Amino acid sequence: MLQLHNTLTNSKVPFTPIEPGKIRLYVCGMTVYDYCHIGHARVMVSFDVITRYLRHAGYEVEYVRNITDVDDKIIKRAAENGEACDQLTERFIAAMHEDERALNVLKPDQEPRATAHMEAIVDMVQTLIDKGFAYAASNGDVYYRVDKFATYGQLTNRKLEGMRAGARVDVNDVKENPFDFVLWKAAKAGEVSWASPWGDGRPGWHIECSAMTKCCLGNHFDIHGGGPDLPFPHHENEIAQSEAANGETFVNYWLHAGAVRVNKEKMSKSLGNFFTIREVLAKYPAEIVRYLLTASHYRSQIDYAEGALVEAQSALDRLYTAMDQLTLVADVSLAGPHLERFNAAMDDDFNTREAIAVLFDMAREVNRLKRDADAGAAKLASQMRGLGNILGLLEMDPQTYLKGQAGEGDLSDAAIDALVAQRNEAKTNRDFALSDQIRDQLKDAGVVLEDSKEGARWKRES
RNA sequence: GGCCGAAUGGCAGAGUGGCCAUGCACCGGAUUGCAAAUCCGUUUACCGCGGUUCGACUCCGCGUUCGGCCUCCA
Repeated sequence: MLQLHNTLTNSKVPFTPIEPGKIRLYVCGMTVYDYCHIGHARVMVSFDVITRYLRHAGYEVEYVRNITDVDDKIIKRAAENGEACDQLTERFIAAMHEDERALNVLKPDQEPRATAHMEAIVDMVQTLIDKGFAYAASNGDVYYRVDKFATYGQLTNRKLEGMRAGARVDVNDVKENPFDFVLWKAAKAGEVSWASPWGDGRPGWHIECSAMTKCCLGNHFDIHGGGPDLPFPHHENEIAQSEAANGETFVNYWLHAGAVRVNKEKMSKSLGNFFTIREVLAKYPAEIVRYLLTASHYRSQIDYAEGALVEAQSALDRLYTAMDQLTLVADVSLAGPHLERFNAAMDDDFNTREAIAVLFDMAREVNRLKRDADAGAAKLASQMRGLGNILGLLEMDPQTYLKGQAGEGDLSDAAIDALVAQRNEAKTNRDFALSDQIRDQLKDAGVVLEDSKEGARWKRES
């Protein structure tokens, strides 16, 4: 029985799909004006794991993640660069796709772009005006009338009266209520714009998602996800827009990922502790980053620090070492007590940490079987890999993983093999002084040796 | 100020009303020419104060501390 934490009720609840066996899932994607950072990576990986697991559990999942490709920041950045908006966004969309592939994040089934849904957006704004939930202001903007939507604040348990006191919103005299938010922004001279009944302009951020969810998934769908900073106001506003315009329940379950901090501080550009995915991937193999993000529960806050990556690497090394030197079979049945534990963990609001603990228990068992030269080792290791694959992990060949990539200035595989051969000869001659000298030399070069009956193996340590 | 979440062993991080989390690190043993890897074993814990209970880290209340959101933000 799948249970998940619903932000709407702020509790863990049993999951029931609208249509048996099918799940329609929408996740708020990126605004593409810069490279994705480690916080984006968390959302990508979290919902990738969730989607993979739901499919493993037998659901047919329609996964939609949008791209916001028109927005103030994009316009500003493009102007600074002296390039066209679409040129800028194409560049960063391509970069985002590269980052995703590196992190082994599967492509969403649909990746709608705001600029490709202008008609739907304008239609929805018009509907909201027609129904009295929106109004065109004197400056050409169109605003949502929050006072008209009785349950505004339901997702984050806020009341408009309570918020007025410490409001940090712009005082803007064209709005009826300071919390009214913009649906359509009148264009300033020279900005990209689209024609509308209220004049040339562009959509507000919130309406894009309401329009795209409607296009891709319909008025009412199962799960809506996003990052930790989206419940208010973004998702609150989506609910207000979609339910007012469509006249029916918008979403059954709201899932939100936890925040990523950096060295115990909030990640922000002003603190200069902002890490892009590509910066991290330049220093660490992508699977280690994915492991780090998967080894914590998706809702928990995590701290990104160098030490955490080093530890993630040690942990992942252990799993790959267990699989090493075995002939793994691809089509092994996963059925058994480990799968049951794994599924039970994942059914409990996607408890990946507990699921990974199952993998480590399997690794210990595999190592025992290997020690006893038991033929069951390969089968169990294959099952372990199969479970890891459900999380998008353990997809590499163990030797390829352990040997790693030669970085700049590192010894090549061939050079290492030559030294290892030289050492083997020294060992055979019981020339341990030379043998140890070569081993030390390799260690200094970041290569660790492991002797075994079958000969010496090596791996790179970053 | 409002809403929400968290406080677990050296670190990271799950979980449960009474019994092993798991990983990293540490210590002892096995194995090894010595290592590495691996196995076996030991040690270290549940923020404070009340309450419920035969029994609470686990439930309830209060307090303290920390964090997220309340403005664009994953």
